[in-house]
Order: sequence, then C-alpha cells, then structure tokens
Amino acid sequence: MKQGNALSLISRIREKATKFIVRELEVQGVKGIVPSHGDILVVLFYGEKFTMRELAEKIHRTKPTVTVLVEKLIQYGFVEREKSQTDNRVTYIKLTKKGFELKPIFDDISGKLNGILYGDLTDEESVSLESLLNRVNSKFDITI
Amino acid sequence: MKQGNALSLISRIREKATKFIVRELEVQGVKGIVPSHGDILVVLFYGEKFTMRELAEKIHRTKPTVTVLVEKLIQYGFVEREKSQTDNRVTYIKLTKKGFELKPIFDDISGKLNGILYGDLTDEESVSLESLLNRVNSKFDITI
DNA sequence: AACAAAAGGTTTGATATCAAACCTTCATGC
DNA sequence: GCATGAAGGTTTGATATCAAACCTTTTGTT
Repeated sequence: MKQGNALSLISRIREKATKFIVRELEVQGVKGIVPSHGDILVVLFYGEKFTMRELAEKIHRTKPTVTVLVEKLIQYGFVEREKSQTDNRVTYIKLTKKGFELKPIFDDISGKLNGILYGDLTDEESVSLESLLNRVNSKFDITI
Repeated sequence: MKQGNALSLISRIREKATKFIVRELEVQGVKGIVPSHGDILVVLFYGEKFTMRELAEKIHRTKPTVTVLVEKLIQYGFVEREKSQTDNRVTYIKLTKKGFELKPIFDDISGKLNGILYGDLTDEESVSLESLLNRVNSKFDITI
C-alpha cells in the first residue's frame, strides 16, 4: 500500500522543473541564471526593495548564498544595491530597469510550468495535490 | 483554484527530508554522508556490485558526480572497487563489511522518513498522493 | 557613558554537482 | 587487421550552497 516512493518522485519532479526553468530562460536569451536567481527576481517583482536577510528568508537560502546570488545579479545588471539611510548595516536590493524587463519572461515561464504541473489534473485533483503536499510539509515542521 | 505553489511545497519537502536524513545519520554516528552517498549505499544493499554508470543511472546523477561520491565512500571504507576481468574499462563498486553494517541504520531512517511522509495520511490518501505525483512526473517527461 | 550582546552582511573553506574535455579500452566496418 | 567510432571513467573548471568565523553597526544593560 504505502510504497514509499513519494520522496523519490518529489526529487525528480523538482529536478525536472529546475532544468525546465533553466532551459526556458536560455531559450529566451537569459543566460547564466539559475532558479535561485529567479526566486530573488520574482521576490523583487512584487516589492520595491528588500534587505539581504529578507531575501534570504523569502527564497529559503542562507545569507552567504544570497550574497553570492545577488553579486551575480548585479554583475548582469538586473539588480542594484542601495544603502539604508537610517541603518548603516543594512543594504537594500532593488531591480534595475533591465531587471524589470525580465518580468514578462518570468511570467511566461511560470505559466508554462503551471501548465505542466497542473495541466493534466482536474481542479479537484490540483487542490487535492496541494493539500496533501501541504500536510506532508507541515508534518515535517512539527516532527523535526 | 490553481494556486500554483505545488512546486514550492515540493522543494521545501525535499529540503526538509534531506536535512532530516543528514541529521539522523549524524545522530547515529555516521558523519560526512549526504543523501546521494546514501542513495548509492541503498542501491548496493540490494545488489552485489554495480558499475559506475549503473550507479549514476540509478541515483540520477552524472558520472563525474558518482566518481566523487564513490571516492568519498571508499575513503570512509564503506565500499571498494573491483576491476572487471572481462572488460578493462569497467570498475565494479561493492560494499565492504563496514558498509553492510550501515543497512540497519538506513532501514531505521527510511522507516522514520516514511512515518513523516505518510504518517498523517490514510492509505487512500497515500495512494492518491503518489498517483498524482506520478502523473506530474510523467507529464514532465512527455513535455520536455 | 561604557561595555556587552545582538543583528546585518561578507569572507573563508568545504562540498555536491554538472558540462566539457580527455584518456583507455572495446567494438565495428571495410 | 587496421582505423574509426563508441563506451567506461576520470579530470578540469565552474557554480550554488552551507556552516563557521569575522567585521561593522546598532541596541540594550547597568
């Protein structure tokens, strides 16, 4: 009954989704960007500016990782730093014009991805899948 | 309806599972082993010996990655190489006695993990979850 | 006011991972 | 029987990622 390969399936779905995103970005002319960079950009699409710590929390990565990721995004000209006026420790990250221009591409890829993820499922099944995943995810939180 | 956060949930479940495995291994005195090493060991628990290429296929990693992983497992004394007699290109990897001794630990962790993954789900829900994940996974295969 | 503790970020060091290039060895075609 | 290609593995170079240590600035305590 409980075959126990859900985790294996989860891992493979995640990897395929990652590869899909990377390939789509390349096809659309965006090179050198991996999903974690995309996660940061997506956060910035829906807010003016965020601190490094905030970004780290939102994309579920550590601060050193975000430092590296942001450096690359700066290098590519997609985001820029802005020192806080009130707290000299704080650095804000915000999109550049070039960064904003990526939004339609990301929207497109996101749409395609959802098409793959939910395309063959009924609305009921989609809700069921997310509900089940949510319960498993919560179970981890209370167990660990 | 289709909220579209299944992928996010999938990523988080996978990361929590990974952390859980690593921590459990450490608790049981097995250090420096990450899930990919574990994947190789698990393959070896259920077969006498495998080539590098076979291991790579089974754990869904590339050959260079498996080279690195196996080197570490050899270093820890859990596996050993065995040159093929019939084909000088081929190297077989097999468990050492010390490697075999890890099996009960892995079985235990696997049990605990399944407890977290399926513990709060009915049999029906477990089957449903795996079925839905299977369909999403297959959809990726035919789409990409 | 002064010192300790906390918070924001970066640097360092390590590792898993992959793509591309490479070396051996085997297989295949002529 | 020999050359060309295919297959098994490793090496190289690059990157995302994290933990731990570190620096700077702010906050809190006495």
